[in-house]
Amino acid sequence: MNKNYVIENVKDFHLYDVLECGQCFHFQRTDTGVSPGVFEYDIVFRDRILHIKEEPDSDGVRLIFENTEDWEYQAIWKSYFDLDRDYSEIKSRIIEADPRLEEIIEEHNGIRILKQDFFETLISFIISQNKQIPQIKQVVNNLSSDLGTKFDVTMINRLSSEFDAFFPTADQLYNATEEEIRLSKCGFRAPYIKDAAEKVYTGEISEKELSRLSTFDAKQKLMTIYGVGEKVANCVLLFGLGRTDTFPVDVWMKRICEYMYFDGDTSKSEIEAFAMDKFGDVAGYAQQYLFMYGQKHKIGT
DNA sequence: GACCAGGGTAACT
DNA sequence: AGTTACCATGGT
Repeated sequence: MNKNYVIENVKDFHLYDVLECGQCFHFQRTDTGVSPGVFEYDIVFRDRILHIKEEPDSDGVRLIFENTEDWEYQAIWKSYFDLDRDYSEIKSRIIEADPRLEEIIEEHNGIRILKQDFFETLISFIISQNKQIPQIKQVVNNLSSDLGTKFDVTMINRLSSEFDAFFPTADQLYNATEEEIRLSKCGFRAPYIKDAAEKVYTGEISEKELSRLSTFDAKQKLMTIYGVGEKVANCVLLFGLGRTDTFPVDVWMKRICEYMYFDGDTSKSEIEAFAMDKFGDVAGYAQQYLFMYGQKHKIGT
């Protein structure tokens, strides 16, 4: 018990960048912020809660996976945090495509594209439409607390009363009424959530089948869900299925790409096609560095 | 109150 | 094929 799994001198990794860049929503920061370079988070993934701590190290950061056995890190968290991938190579390829990205990457050089749970990613990004990140987190928490399986709250640092449950399974969401779903304050997205839960519950949409399809075909399949369009499908492909040859274009990406690459108003589809051609299979990574940069500096607002 | 938010749909040209 | 009103909800 209380065995920690520790990795020293991790490069190209910063918990703040990884978690606060708008790719995932079911976590809470628990450190006080008073110790320089120290960050702590509780993260909920499938049926597990991870307490993770980051400290400065001599060359990179030290990651402490609290109460985690070796097998659990190897089987679960290594792929979740994309820790097997060489991000220095990814960064080089992005900078090769556009040297101006070097400074942008440097501002949030600890970003990792997480490999999240497929169903949670699908529902979370359906919720994300026309909402700000703090509100998305709120609705995800509400949905979990109302309809998901509760976890033992003595296991966590209880900062928020809503942070007390795993994300609902497709089964749990399918068996909920629209009124129960609306309690989460998801608003007009409730029928979208119902349709997504039904299609996953019945197997009409399955992670296994999507994994076999090309990125283009998988996107078309995802868009058969009521309430899933280009942007949400791209986010599910990128953050839930590991397809890095995608370039989700939201209002922020539209603004920053118009600022960097176009003269005036440009459609999202044109921006997406341009970026796919420019960045290829590292487009998803490039998108995330650009997104965080655009938000931080409020480009185009 | 008007306007906007990690958009999508339906109903228009 | 390309626009536009509307969709709940919360924040500025």
